[in-house]
Amino acid sequence: MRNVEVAWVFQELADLLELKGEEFFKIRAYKNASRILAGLEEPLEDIWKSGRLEKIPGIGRNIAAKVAEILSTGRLKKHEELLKEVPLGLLDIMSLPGIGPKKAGMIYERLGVFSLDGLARAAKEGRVRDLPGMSGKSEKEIIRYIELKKDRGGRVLLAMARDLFMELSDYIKMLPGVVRVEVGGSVRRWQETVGDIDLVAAASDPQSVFDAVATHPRVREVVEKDQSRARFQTYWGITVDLEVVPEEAFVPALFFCTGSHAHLRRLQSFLAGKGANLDPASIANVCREPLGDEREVYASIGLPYIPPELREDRGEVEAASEHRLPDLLELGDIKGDLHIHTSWSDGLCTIEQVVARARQKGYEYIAVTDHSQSLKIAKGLSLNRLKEQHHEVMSLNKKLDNFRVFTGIEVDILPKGGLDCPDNILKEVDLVVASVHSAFRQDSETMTARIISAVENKNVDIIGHLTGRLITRREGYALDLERVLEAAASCDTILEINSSPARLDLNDVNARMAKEKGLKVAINTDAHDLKRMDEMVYGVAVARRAWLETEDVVNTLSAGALVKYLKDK
DNA sequence: GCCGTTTTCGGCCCGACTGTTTTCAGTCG
Repeated sequence: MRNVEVAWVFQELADLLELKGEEFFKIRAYKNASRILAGLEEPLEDIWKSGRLEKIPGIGRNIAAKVAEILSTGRLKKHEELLKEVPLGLLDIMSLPGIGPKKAGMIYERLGVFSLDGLARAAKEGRVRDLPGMSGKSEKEIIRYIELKKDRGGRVLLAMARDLFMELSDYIKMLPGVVRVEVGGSVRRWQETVGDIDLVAAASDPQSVFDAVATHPRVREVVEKDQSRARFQTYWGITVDLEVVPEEAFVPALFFCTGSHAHLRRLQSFLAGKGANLDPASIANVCREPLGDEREVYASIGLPYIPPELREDRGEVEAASEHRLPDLLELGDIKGDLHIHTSWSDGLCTIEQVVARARQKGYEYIAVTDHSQSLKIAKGLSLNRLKEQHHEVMSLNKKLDNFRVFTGIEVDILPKGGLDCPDNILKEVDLVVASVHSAFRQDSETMTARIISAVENKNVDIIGHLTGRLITRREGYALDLERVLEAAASCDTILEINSSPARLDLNDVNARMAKEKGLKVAINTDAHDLKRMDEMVYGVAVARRAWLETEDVVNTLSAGALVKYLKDK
């Protein structure tokens, strides 16, 4: 069992207990454990077998025993008992904005409703408004959010899909007769959410590959299967489509499978203009070399290679034909991470641990940006603690060769527009990230003015996760993005591409708009543990999808150049 | 639930906002 799967059990356990009205601290302990387990890099199986579970901070005797139970039996008795008591659908209801455990419980008790469909029906029939604390307005909101959720229809975060695809493709690569495996579709194009995973493999005997995949521990069942394709349902709720082709057909298959449909249509009409066709047979003809790559496909169309991230029909075909495709940023261009949390606030690791990991990654610098004083729940730093932390950073810097830790802060942009830290202190901080963490439901005018006031503050270097969205969970706040971008452009304020897979904020479209307005971005992880420092790759993918080049991204600068840039801007 | 001891139980948890009320419970980060 994977660590993350064990973590899911504890998250669900916590949610179920919340519905039951269990004690706050117990629930928090389970939620904490879930987060800690998901962030562990060493397989839990190894930790368990060597008797070190209880040595993990936050994992005590009880939770360690439960982890052991899950690892040895594949299930947890307490979890299964709760599932018999509390309908699982109530967790979906609880995931709607404005509905927590109390309201979900009341909906179940008073209306007998325990699914989103049932709740939507009840809301439409006007049966929700009579409940305490509810009104016609709440009914409308409920209906709206449920429809929104339906539109998203089972899509999952890219990071989860990538995790699964990598495990499966590593497995398939090892199978006898398999020459090559790649992922196509939206995963290869690094779209922020994924409907299903499309894999292409080159092998001589498709059926034996399908049979082997069917026995993989993540695979629940074979949904359908023919000569060269099979569809699998996984325990993670993601469907996997696997196409197995002969070696010589691999590259064309990957090309068509990668899409997008819109990109392929655009290529088709480009070719039609030249009296040619984009059909698989003619593409196959140009790819005789079995281990060739897609460059040959594009060359045969008369175009330079177009990276998968650009294949969205956003002008890439025209740009390619005019030889003005961007020289896309790459992960290796990133020289540091400018938004990281440590155990000083709500992160899990010390500054030293973060620095060690950053150095392993080949970074030249990081900024330690813990939360500011108002964000109590995240242990936001009082002004004194902030000062203490900055002393620690400065003395650490004296010991470090060829690496720089910037003092920093992620300062809250307060509801009325001020910052949660006095200017005279911000002025002394190397790097200031300003972000919104409260009062999300302000109207667009208020929120826009609020953020612009931070943009205009001379001490603010970067605006963190500008729109505040949480993919598949929460829409961004009401905001006049155009105005914010213009204000940022005139103040030289940097905008963040937050790499956290649930944020990706700015997104590709907004980041491209920022570039067009002459803005610089910083690609940061906002990591709260070492593992999440690896998420930089997702931010870089957003930047690539936004056509960004190294010069657009400030954390591609060397430490010295970055300091100069921040000073001069 | 975990933690840290003063080793056997008390502390951990916070404030703003929202919507529906009219004084506050529930939600959220």
